[in-house]
Amino acid sequence: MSMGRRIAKRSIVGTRVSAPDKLSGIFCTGVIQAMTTTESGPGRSITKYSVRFDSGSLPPQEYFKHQMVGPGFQNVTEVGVLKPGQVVYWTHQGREVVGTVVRQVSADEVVIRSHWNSPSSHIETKKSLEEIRLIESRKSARLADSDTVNYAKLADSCDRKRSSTSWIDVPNSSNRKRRPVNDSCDSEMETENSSSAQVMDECTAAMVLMKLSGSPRSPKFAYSKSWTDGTSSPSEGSDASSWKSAVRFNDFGNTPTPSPPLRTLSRDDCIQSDASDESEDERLDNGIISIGRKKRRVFRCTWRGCTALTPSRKMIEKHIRLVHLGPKPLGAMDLSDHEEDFYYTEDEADDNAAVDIWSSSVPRQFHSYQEESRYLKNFSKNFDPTMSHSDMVRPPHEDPDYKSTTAGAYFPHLNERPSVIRQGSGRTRSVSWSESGDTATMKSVKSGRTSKPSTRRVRDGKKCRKVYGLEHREMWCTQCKWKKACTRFNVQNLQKDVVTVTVYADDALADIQVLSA
DNA sequence: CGTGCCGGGCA
DNA sequence: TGCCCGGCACG
Ligand SMILES: [Zn+2]
Repeated sequence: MSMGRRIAKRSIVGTRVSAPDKLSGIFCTGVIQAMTTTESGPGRSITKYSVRFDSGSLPPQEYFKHQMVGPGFQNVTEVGVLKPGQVVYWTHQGREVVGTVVRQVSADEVVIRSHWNSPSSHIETKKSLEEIRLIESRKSARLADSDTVNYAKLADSCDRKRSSTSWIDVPNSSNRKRRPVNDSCDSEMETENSSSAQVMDECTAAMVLMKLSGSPRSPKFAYSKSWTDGTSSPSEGSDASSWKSAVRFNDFGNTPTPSPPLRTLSRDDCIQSDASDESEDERLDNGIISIGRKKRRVFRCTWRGCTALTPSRKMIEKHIRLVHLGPKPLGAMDLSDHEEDFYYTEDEADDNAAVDIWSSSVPRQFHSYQEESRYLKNFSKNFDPTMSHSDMVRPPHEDPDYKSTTAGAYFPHLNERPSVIRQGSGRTRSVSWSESGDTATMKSVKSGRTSKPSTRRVRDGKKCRKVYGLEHREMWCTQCKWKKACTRFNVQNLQKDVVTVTVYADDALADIQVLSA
C-alpha cells in the first residue's frame, strides 16, 4: 500500500515475453531467465533465450528471439498466426481486456471471445492482430486490477539476477518498446500482478483444451453481427458478490459505445416497471445477450465524465451507487436518499444510435480541474477559484505526494487516501472525483460496416497533467512530474478513492474558505 | 499535435 | 533513489 511502484531499469533478462508452447503452438507468457549465445560460424553467433513460463506446468524452454513475442522481440502481427484458444489482450475503453482466440479469419484478423471476468460471457468480436497483445501490459495490469494476489507466483517470477552473458543485446528493430512492457518483478506486493496469475491459468487451460479436443468452440454464445466491428464490451451488471468485484465490474461495463448488453427489448419497450428491469438484470448477469434492432431505453450516467450507459434503471442505479456514490450505510439499505436519481438520465435509442445519443448529451460537466475551477469561480465569487472543492479533494490521493508540495494546505487530513467519504444529506450537493468511466475511448475499428462514421468520444483517461494542467505542475503526482506512470489517477485509485465532498452547503463554505492558495 | 509514460541518464 | 527528459505510441 505504501506505494513504490518501481520503475526498474532492466536488462533483457527478466523481460516478459510470450512464447509458443511447442506442442500446442499457443503462446504462453513467461519471463526470460537467461540467454546463451553460441558461435555459429566466423564472427557469427546465435542467441537463445530461456523462457520460464508463468505457468508452472510448463518447463522452461529455449527460443530464438524471432520466436517470441514481447518488447524487443516480435509483435503479434509479425507472428501472424494465433491458434484457437490463445489467450490475448487488447485495449477496450482504455482498459485491458482478456480474451481467447476463437479462430483466425484472415492473415491479420482473428475472432476473439472476451472473458471479461465471467467465463460465461461470450462476446465475440473480430480484431485485427495489430490490436492484440499476447502479454498483459503492465500498465493494464494495474488498470484492470483484480484483487487476488498470487504471492507464490510473484515470488517465483521475481528473481532475474542471473545473466549468463554480459552483452546486452538490444533486441530487434521495429518493435516499439512501449507496448507490452511488463515487469515481472513488480514485486510490490499488493494487487499488482494478480491478473497474470489468473491469466496463467487461462493459458494452460486453453492449451489443455486444445490438446484434448481440438477446437475450443463454444456453441452457446450469442454471436452478434452488430458487434463484429470491433467494439466489444463487457456484459454489465454484476451481482456483487463482493464489493470489489462489483465496482470493478461495473466500471468495466461503462461504455459509451453501444454497450453489449444490448438485447432485444421485446417487452421492455413498452413496459418500464422495475419488474422488467429485474429480469433484465438477471439475464445480463448470466451473460446471455442477444442483440436486436429495436428501440430501447437506455440509462446514462451523468456523473462527471462518466460514460456509463446501461439498459436498465436498476443497473444504472447500481452503477452510480457502486462506482460513484459509495455504499450506503447498511441501515438505510432500501429506503434511502435515492441520491442516484440525480445522476442519470433516461433515453431511448435504437442499437446503433446508442453512441450518438451518448455523445450528444455528455452531461455539462467538468472535464478538468481547471474547467471546474473556472466554473466555480463564476458560480460564486466568494470562492477562491483554486480552492474549489475539486482542488481540495482530488489531490490527496496517492501517498506522500503532498508533503513537500507548496500546496501544503490541501486538506492534509485527507492525505491518507480517503476511501469513501459519505456525508449526510441536508441541502448539500455532492461532488466526487471518481474518474471511473471516463477513460472511455472508443475506436471504430476498421471493418466498420455497422459502426457509424462519426462518433465523438470522451477524451481518454485524464491524468494529473491533463487534470491540473501544465500551469499547476506542482499539483501533479510525482510520477507524473517525472513523466512516469501516474499513480494518482489509476483505476485502482479511481475506483477505491471515490471522494465525496460537500460543497455549496452554507456550512461548507466556511471550511473551504479557510484554505487559500 | 497533446498525452501518457518507458527507458535512459545523471546526480 | 530522486529527478529530468528524449522519444514514441496513441488517440
Ligand atoms: Zn499523476
